[in-house]
Amino acid sequence: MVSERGLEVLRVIVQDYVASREPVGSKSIVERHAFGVSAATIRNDMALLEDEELITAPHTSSGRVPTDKGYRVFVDQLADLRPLSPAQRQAIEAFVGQSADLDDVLARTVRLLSQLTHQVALVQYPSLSSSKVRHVELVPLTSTRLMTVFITDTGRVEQRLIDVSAALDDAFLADLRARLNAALVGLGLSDAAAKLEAFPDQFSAERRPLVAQVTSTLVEQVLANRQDRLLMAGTANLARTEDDFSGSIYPVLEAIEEQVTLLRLFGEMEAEHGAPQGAHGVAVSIGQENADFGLGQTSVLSSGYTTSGGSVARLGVLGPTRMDYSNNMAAVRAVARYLSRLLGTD
Amino acid sequence: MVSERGLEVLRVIVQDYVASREPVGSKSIVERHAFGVSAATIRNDMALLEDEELITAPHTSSGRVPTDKGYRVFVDQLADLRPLSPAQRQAIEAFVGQSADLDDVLARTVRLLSQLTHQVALVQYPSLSSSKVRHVELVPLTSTRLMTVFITDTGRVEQRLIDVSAALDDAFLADLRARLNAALVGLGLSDAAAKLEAFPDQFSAERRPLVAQVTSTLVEQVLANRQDRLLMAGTANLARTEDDFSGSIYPVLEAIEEQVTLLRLFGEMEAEHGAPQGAHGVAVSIGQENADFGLGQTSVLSSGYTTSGGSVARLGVLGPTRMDYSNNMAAVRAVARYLSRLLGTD
DNA sequence: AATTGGCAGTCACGATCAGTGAGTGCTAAC
DNA sequence: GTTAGCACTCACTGATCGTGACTGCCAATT
Repeated sequence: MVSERGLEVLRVIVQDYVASREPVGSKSIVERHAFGVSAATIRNDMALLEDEELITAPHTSSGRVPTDKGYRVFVDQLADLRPLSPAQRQAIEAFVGQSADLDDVLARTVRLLSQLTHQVALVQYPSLSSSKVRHVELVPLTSTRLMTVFITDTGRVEQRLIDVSAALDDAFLADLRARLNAALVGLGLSDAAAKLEAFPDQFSAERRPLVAQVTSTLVEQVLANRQDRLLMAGTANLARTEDDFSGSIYPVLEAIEEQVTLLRLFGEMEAEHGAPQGAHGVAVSIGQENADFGLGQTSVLSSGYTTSGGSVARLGVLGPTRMDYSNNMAAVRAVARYLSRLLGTD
Repeated sequence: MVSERGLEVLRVIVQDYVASREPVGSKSIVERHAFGVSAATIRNDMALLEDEELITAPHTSSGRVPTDKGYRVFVDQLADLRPLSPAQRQAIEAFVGQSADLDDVLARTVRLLSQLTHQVALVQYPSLSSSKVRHVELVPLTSTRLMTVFITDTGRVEQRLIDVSAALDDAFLADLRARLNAALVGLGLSDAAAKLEAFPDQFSAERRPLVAQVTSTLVEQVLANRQDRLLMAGTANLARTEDDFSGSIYPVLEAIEEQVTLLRLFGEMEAEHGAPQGAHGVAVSIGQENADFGLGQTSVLSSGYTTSGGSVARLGVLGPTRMDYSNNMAAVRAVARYLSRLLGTD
């Protein structure tokens, strides 16, 4: 059983190791922290911690380093959410955007988060599900190529290109556009999709294939989920913290370029760690817990944010397990809240 | 003066060095290539090449390595555009997209290029200048927040968020939307911008501030240049080729995350090297030629591509100076041509 | 029972050093 | 212009050896 003081020792080991990047020994602990006991006593506590596999020794005679399990205990029980520094607060405030589109807001958010944490930052696009159809537009690009644009009342805009088999005819297109808008505008998304299924039936057999092509594309757009996109910034920070990765950073860079992987990871974090860390709303996934994703040497912090459309998406940071959890959790939480406010109904 | 054979020696030095990553010596040259002369003769040629600063020796007694100047001569005079391998051709063909929007096409293109070259790939968004207004849409998100959507007949879609001071009124919005479309649809972009300037005058003094807010946003959108965005893929390849960078790859990763920098670099390449390398349409910028951009240890290859809108944008790759120019130039050219065909009027 | 001082033992790390080998530059001969 | 030969340079490797920062354990102390 690890004593009260033992946990305190774990805390300072994590803190010092994160700060110095060097294994921390019993002597340096008593020097730097006022425990009021001798190094030998600390050594006894450390032996306990090692039995519990919360810390480990890189080699027989050297300081100790936290294990993944140790970080986990630190995050769950010991980390105080260090309040952001005034400079950090200011960075968030200064970020207040002029009017700009969603793409810009998210792009700036991801950069902000990366600067606050000095890690790789991730922001998932929100999906707006409870929205209604606002407008449908058909744009002929060439004689056989058509662009469809689909706009919802929550501001989602989807565009698609179609190569049509038959040549396009302007008058017919105008008619089709009018009929589509008449039929769809104001409908909820699932209703709109249902209505589109039967839509081609009202046309002559001759026109029907073309119309069917358009409507099936529109169905895709209606149901399309922008949530499968995410933004990333600060990959350079991985190189900066290169020494924290045993081999090369190549596999890590490779893994994070696979957006699907990260989206799955976000999904799992929502499911698994959503509630436990829910106290402050930041989920943490550490080291080997991410092994399935090729990210066994990294930790990921994430938090949900909401938009006026009522949708929930995630944002977070990714970095070496040896990272400043206190600061980064606070930053992720602050940015998520800020973004919720910015995109929310206020 | 460097002899004919001297240049041939330079060629094999570049080729062997790129392949082996090791300084190449006179002996290994005569072993691997049928020059029909002895190593001593090659050594004489190499001494000449060194006088011309085309190659250099990492240390007194070791093989030679090409200088930036040497790569330049290689690219300008010696590189044959090695035809793509069947597998590479196939990768491009397999890439033929189903109907999908511009974002998807470019995202897939950038990944393709990165896989073909094993380098960082870059694709600049096209700007569509000779297009006409197709449709304007106003979407109220909350009582004081409005989204404007702007669509051209070439398929560009721009969206912006505005916080309006006065509360929004649906009937008025519908009227405003109708009037805007009536006034603008069919106009060229500069004409539309001009017309928007005077547009608020037709409204009552009470309404005018709100309308002015909307029109000024629309003017921005009309003139907005999507060319200031670019996509990137394959940053992991930098880590893979890490040894080719003297220090860390951190400054390189940092530089390429600054999109503005890369866009300026693309701009300069268009201006300076467009014509000279124009023979095959691929501009090459080597090592110290990029020092201004913090990319003194990297080379950048780029080529323009065109869209049906008549606009020209660039795509290319970035990697260590020690890269396979022959293959990469061919890949950049092939992908640029392919993309032009895909987005062009055919 | 918890804490402490002391001491032997471990082991990474850095410095030093000699041997090795790839590769050059030069010169004299062809 | 080309070649063979030879002396010379210099990075790299591996071995050896201190050094120092630790721990682990034990017996003494509170």
